[in-house]
Amino acid sequence: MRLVFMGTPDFALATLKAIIGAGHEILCVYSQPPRPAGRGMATRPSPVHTFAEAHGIGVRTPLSLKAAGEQQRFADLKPDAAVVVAYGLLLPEAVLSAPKLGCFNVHASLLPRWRGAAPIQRAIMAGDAETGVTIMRMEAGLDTGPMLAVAKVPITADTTAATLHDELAEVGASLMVDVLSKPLGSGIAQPVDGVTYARKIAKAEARIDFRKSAIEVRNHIHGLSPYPGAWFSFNTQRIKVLKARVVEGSGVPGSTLDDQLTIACGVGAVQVLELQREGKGAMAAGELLRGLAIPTHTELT
RNA sequence: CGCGGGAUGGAGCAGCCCGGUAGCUCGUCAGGCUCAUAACCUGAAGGUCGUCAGUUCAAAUCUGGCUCCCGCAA
Repeated sequence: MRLVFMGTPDFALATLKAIIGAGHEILCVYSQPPRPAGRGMATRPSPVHTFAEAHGIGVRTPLSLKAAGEQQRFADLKPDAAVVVAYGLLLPEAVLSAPKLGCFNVHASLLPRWRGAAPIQRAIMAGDAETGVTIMRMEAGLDTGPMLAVAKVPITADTTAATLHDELAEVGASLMVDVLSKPLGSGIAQPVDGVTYARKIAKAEARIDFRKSAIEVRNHIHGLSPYPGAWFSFNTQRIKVLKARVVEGSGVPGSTLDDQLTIACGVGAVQVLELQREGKGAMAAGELLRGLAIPTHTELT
């Protein structure tokens, strides 16, 4: 098919690669414009932008699709369909209705649960036992379109946002290829019950609150790992926790129960398995403790 | 020119401000003890202190350039 692809971050890249691999013709790629980001604040193109350019695909990075001219340029591509994955711009009605067969979206949750910006993190942070990806036909509303396909993925005690992100990106990519290989139906309407919204992750919520239960603390840590990273402070430095497990134990929330970074929570305790401190790379907790002792009864906040 | 931290035997850290024999906790290897062990004891190997230049009698340490890694902020 003749497709337009719209996406921005790494998560979208898997789907772009998959539809190219499936032999579809990519007429044009839309992505968020390069912005100052990262260390040094240099402007840099998005992962999708970089990839598309390297593969000789035309890239457009409009700030908005509201202008009639921009909408006309889109329509002039005369695509059969548009594939949209984490693009970051709302598509106006004129864009949604331009492709002959419609616009199709990969969303990283089991809709209607976790509509919105951060479904992967929110599913883990909420302690969901499973999540997945949904392919939907796009409408004007926020992730409200009828569903064409769903794939479920379990969330375990070892699942972090990083592992789930990669897994869902792959599952979503192959599911989209699968959907495009068959006649495109109108889809099944989303249930009216069970709607939740995955609001963006705010930095202020990254700090660990050890007064919560051990399971909640672990979910919080895993949901934010590795970015932006749940953290506590020790000796005025910020230590990010990338991985932890729930263990037996109790004590004053936030205090260490041994010298192996077992930390008491409101209910139970967690042991830090993997961490990262300022200016250093990620490492196993045991490695850091060889060089930097954190004794029993240390108060961590 | 957004702000800042870091690079030291295989791993994690100290030493740097106040230049002068490179240290700690582990790991590895050998031997010992033990019914046995990730335990304990003894010993050993292993480092151009990221890189290039400068200052100096002397540089891990002071000065400047470069490479790579990371935190904040976006």
